[in-house]
Amino acid sequence: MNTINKNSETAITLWVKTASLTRKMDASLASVHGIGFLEYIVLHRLINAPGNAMRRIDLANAICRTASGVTRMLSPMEKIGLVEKADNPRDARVSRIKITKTGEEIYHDATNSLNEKSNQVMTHVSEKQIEGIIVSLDHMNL
Amino acid sequence: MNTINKNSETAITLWVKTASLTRKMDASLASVHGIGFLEYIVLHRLINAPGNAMRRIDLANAICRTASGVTRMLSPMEKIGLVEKADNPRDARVSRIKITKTGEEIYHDATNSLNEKSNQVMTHVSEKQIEGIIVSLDHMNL
DNA sequence: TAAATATACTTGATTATTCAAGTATTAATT
DNA sequence: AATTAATACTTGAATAATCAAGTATATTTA
Repeated sequence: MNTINKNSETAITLWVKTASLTRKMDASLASVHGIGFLEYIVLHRLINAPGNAMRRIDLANAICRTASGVTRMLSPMEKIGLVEKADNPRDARVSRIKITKTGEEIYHDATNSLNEKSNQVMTHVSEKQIEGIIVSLDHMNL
Repeated sequence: MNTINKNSETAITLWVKTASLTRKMDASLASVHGIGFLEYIVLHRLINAPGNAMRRIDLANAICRTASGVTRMLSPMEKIGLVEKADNPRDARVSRIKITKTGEEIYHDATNSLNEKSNQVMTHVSEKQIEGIIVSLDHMNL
């Protein structure tokens, strides 16, 4: 009769806590800025990318979604003017996506809310512990 | 111009890494045992609950899903015989759910796969680090 | 004790995401 | 150069999850 080990229990804890964290962030961002946490992450990646633009496939990998998922989630974001198509890819298969001026504004406003919320969530977590989480996650084979 | 802080960056890292972890676990469990990571977590909660049964609402809270979400995810699990209705709740609003004998078998087999996979993922993470993750997550206001 | 409020759950409609298949293009192989 | 294989992306069909509304029951309040 196999019993669950410490690493598996850790995986479960990570899953549940992150789900809870995501809900908090979603609520915090959606009410005021009209975007979810994942959409925020997309804007964050774009704004930190060279030329504020990325290939859709690279974005997909960065946010752990499929190419299809990216196509589908970007379409409404494009419609409300947060992102737009970027041009001149040498490779005609590629269509790059770019954050717009509006997207940047929303991003900066949302950053404020997110910072507040994450400070609130992590009030009782020390800087050393935060550093520890980052390092440990980085050591995982993911 | 607001810039993202360390805690928000940590939240993003947690989100992305956990998404990646979940994909690995899903793949590992689905191919062999026909269940996803979340379904495994449900079985895990049930098997560790008194009488191997829980109220649906408590299950919802435990896995960070809505009551509706639990109804919907339990229905196919019931159909394939992993869980079943438990009876005698004093409160007629409540319908408790219980893991079946079949569910227990699948759970124990799946535990084996999960343990292997999580060991593989966390080979380069020390016990101290694992402990650190658990403690830090526990200190968060979630 | 009657009425108002809260809780547990389900369901219809909607949104999000995936997979499999298809298109277009590029790169590798022969 | 022609064929084969690989890559980037989109789309139809299916699955998962949410929200809002509804039902039934229990609890609180007046």
